[in-house]
Amino acid sequence: MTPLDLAITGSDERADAIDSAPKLGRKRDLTRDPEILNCALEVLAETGYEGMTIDMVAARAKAGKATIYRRWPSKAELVLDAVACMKKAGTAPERLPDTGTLRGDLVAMIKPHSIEDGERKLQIMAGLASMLTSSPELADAVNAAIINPRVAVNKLFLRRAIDRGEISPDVDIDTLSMVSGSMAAHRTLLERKPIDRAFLVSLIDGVILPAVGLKPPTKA
Amino acid sequence: MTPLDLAITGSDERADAIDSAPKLGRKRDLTRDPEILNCALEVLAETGYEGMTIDMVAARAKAGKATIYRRWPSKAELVLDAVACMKKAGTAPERLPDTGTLRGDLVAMIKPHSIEDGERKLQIMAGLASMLTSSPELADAVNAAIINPRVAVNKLFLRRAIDRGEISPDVDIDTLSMVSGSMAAHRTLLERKPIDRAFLVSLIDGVILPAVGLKPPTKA
DNA sequence: TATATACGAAACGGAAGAGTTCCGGATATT
DNA sequence: AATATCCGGAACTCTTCCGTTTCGTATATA
Repeated sequence: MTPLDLAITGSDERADAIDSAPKLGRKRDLTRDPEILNCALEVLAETGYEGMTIDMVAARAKAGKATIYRRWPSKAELVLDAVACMKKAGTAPERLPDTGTLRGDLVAMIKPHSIEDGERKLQIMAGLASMLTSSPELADAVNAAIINPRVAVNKLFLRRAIDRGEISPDVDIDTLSMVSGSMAAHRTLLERKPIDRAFLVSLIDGVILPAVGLKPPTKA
Repeated sequence: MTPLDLAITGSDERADAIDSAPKLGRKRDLTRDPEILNCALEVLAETGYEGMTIDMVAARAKAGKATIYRRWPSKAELVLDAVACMKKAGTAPERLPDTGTLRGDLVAMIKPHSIEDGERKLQIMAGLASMLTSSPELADAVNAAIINPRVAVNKLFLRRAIDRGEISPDVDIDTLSMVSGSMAAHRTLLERKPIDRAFLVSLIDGVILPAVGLKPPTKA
């Protein structure tokens, strides 16, 4: 039984009692919450869950350890909240391309910012990997924040390509939409090679497009 | 600087001095080495690198902690040796199928033993994931013992298919040969779903074969 | 102004684990 | 027989880290 298992039973409630009398005294600086969570994600990406210490997070956020424990009851919940909050932060700001072709859409997703953000998330995933088996809650949070958004984009592109008649409706959308994410994870975590444009294009032209029966644009 | 970084400098030398006078006294029981290493792999798969303790390994192997430290100078080297020895143990016993068709070869690789063994190795990989970034030696060992053998098999099947004219020589062998392994890792570590026959067949018929321009055998 | 809470910083207590040492006993050489 | 190394087991030291508490200070209400 991992500490995470115990910690997550309280669903959405925060550490302190909200409904009691929170009238007197200095008010909690709510702007520190996202700062602390972001520092937690940084440390997580650099050292992994086990290597991460609350002192590291506090030092990076220039916060006292007591400030952190006043807001999250344990390291496990801090990490879970940090991962969960990644989701909200990442959903809004990107409008998806709609170029009229599947390849156009896929290639248009290759942006420096997108790559950078993706590698960061993969590092976080690696740091949490050993916990995922024993903590389904954390695994679900990782899925919701990191995996599903990417898969959903690919799935949308494939569905649109079917709708416009560009590809056959028989293609295995569910499997194909996970190819690029899986291969990117493999490349970062095991091969330790960068996710550069050439790699992503070779995925598109060497796997995805051939698999749906499209020719890459003039091989030679 | 992780403990692993320091530990691996001595290349192949074992802990004790071999060239001094190892004449007198009771001889070391060399048959315990593989037993201990195998227990280390089991604990590793169950708890991950950080969660694994030398006492767990010793208890499972019914060995004293001193016996382990007499043979490996640190936890880090024990784990590295355990992963490295997986390679030798796994290479010999499988003769590869040669059915005459790419799909035949790929499907023939789906055997209960192979699946079971694969999931065990994926669990070990998950337990080591957070270390791979900071320890290239360990990452290389994981690649040599777990990843490369599988990739090599797929690459061989694809090359044979090209040689017999079954598929075009233009297909991206290097990328395609890593698809199944990456997707299996993703499925085990993140989706936490079993690697069953249906999943592997959907990989073959939904991704690999279409990507090389072959039709799966009668969709409906 | 008096009170109560938040803040950063640092000290503290307790638990867990890496690595060492010692024990009684077994097995080898000389 | 004497010596030296192995064995499993357990006690031991030392470090690290979680989580708590304390302290001086800042900021809120009454």
